Amino acid sequence: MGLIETQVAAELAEWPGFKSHGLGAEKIRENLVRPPKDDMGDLAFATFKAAKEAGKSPAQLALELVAGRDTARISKRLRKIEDPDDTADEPVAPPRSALVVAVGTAGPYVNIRLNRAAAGALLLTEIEKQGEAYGNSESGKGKTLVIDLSSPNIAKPLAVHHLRSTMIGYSIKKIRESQGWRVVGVNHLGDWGTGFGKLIAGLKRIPSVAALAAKKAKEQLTEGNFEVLPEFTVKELNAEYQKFNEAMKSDPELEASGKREFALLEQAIVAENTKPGSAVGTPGYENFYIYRSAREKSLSEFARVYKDLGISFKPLSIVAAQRSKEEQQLKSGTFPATGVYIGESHWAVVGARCQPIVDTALKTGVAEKSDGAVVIWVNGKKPGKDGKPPPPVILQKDDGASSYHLRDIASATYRHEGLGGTDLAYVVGSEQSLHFQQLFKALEMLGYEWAKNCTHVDFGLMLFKNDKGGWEKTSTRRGTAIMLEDLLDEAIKSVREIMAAKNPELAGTPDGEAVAHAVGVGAVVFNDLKAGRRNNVKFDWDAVLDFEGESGPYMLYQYVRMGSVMQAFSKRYCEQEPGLPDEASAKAGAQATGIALDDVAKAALHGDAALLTLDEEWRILKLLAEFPDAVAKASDEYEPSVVAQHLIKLAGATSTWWVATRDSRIVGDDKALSLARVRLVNAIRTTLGKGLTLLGMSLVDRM
RNA sequence: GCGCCCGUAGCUCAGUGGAUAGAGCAGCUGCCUUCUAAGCAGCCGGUCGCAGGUUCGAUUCCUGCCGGGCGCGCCA
Repeated sequence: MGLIETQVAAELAEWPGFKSHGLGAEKIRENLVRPPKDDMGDLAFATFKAAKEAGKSPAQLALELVAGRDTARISKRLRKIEDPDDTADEPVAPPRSALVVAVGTAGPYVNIRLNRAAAGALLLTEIEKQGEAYGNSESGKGKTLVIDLSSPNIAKPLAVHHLRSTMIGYSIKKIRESQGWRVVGVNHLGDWGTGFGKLIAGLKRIPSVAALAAKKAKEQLTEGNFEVLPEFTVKELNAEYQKFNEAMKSDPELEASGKREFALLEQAIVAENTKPGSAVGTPGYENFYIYRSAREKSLSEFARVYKDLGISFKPLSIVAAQRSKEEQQLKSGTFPATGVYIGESHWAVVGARCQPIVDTALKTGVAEKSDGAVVIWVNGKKPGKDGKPPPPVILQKDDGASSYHLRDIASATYRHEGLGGTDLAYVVGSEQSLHFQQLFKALEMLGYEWAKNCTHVDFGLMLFKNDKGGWEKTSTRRGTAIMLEDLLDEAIKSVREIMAAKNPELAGTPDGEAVAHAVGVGAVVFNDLKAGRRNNVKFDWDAVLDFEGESGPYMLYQYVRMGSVMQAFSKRYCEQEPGLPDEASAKAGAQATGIALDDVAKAALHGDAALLTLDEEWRILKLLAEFPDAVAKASDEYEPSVVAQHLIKLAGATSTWWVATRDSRIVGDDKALSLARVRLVNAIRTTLGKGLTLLGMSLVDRM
């Protein structure tokens, strides 16, 4: 309630009681709390701290603050303190003021009741002025957050657990942007490592693939001709990889072949990068073809799922000139996608950043050789009780290859220097917390002062019910992993079925399909974001597909209801009343899906907030007022669930109000009252819509 | 063994250094001639893991224990 609290504090500071105790507006604001029950008051001043400074009992101070000039009443009340049974505090008449209308004490609290009409008008005007910008702030102005999100591995399908990093990251991006931050999304694709050597070795065991790759490798790779794996889906690529791993167990030679194939791949890429065409015809170039094909295949499958979620990524070019153009787009916010793919391979291949980091670290003594590898002892070398020192960060393996730590360091310096990140965030599962703790420590030891602005935005695991009824991690091998795409499809299908029963006119139409998509995806997304990110997610089909209660569809349902009310208002009043825009009625016909709502919103500006006298309406107004605080908190804590939880309260209060007005209707016979209520409806719709958008959900006008 | 995260209603989760700890789901009872019942109201349900400490006040902060999860040098 930022807006209102500030004014209340200013008003209270003028009260004789507060003045004589030297309590200024700022101090008052700091100690304003929200009473646990609505009937206790709207706000309360907690006297504990002030009482300590004044050397008085909190309850006594509370009475003195409230007393005004009525000393006789004070002494009467002080006597009541002596007799705890007598708790009947009567309100004391306050000085006249705009917002504060009634004050009473309850022990150490000065409970404040607000002038609902004045507070309501103040707030509604603010929301109307801000519109979709309601909840925004400028607190991040001039700062840039580079956020690592989604980051799947190529040649593996997107499974449900990828939803977490993707949507938590996307929502944080939107929330931070609303607070004035410039945010660059980076999809740190897992597209490098010996695992891909194994994949290549495995695929080469298939004669047709080997033959096609050999043939292709004789010509220069161009955009159109890299396809050597046309018949493979990503799922099948992954199956080949699994098969190879299985075979490796009984044949150590296979493991060595994987390493060899990876080394060949690396050579070819580096050669190609140095001098295009120089690797053509080499065995490594065959690997490059296979690798490239698998990568493209993966990206196109990812794009399909990302599109369902309403997001997109584009790769960062490996061509320097093109790349710097893209970097400018990223910096200015004109990059034509949610984020940029900068895979790990980028740092192994393009990154001239890696080797200098190692060299400098060795020269300055930050790093040293250990067992042939270059390491940084980020947590010291002293052995613990187990006789082993805490694990160091490995920059370079004993065979000279870069480690993922080194590539992350290179990538981090790029995010700071190349992308202008003042702050870096990594939306990655909590199982990697040691890695990030080490990474940040290493950055600090390497002398990057911005290391303190790096945050691991960790989140809990996705767990699945096993045969014994317990919860365990997903396993692709055991087939317990659920494909993200399947989950979304299943949710959309369920929505379709429900819609056929509840809204048969809409179901099956093209509009209905779009709605089913938005509601189904929204259900999955909201389900993922509503709880604190650190909780493990116990994946349960029944819970995900339950569209009642605290669910995405419920949120959208309340949003849709608000639109329906505005439509109803348009039909009933706009077309008859000369004072209201009558073109609204024409647009608000049966087809309308929000087009006319802007006009209704304009009409609603004339509503009189003083007519919103119901407790249900007041509760909604207070929740609307608190919305910006929730967004700010969510931003500070990298915690979208703070927004989601607030929306749950707002949607619930809205639904309660809807039913409470069942008899008179929100749009009823009383035109002035209807108009006032539609004004509130419009504010709810604005706020709810804004919040859901911040969570990365799409809005619908019917469902 | 060490490190990080977690422990709140039968289940899934909110919550806060302060007033009588809240939702949803599940179970039971009611409520649709009306702007969508994907809804609303009510009942039932709690030793806030345990024990100390700090504080005027602790579910919240600190310490120790118990229970669960994850991780712990050349995979990423």
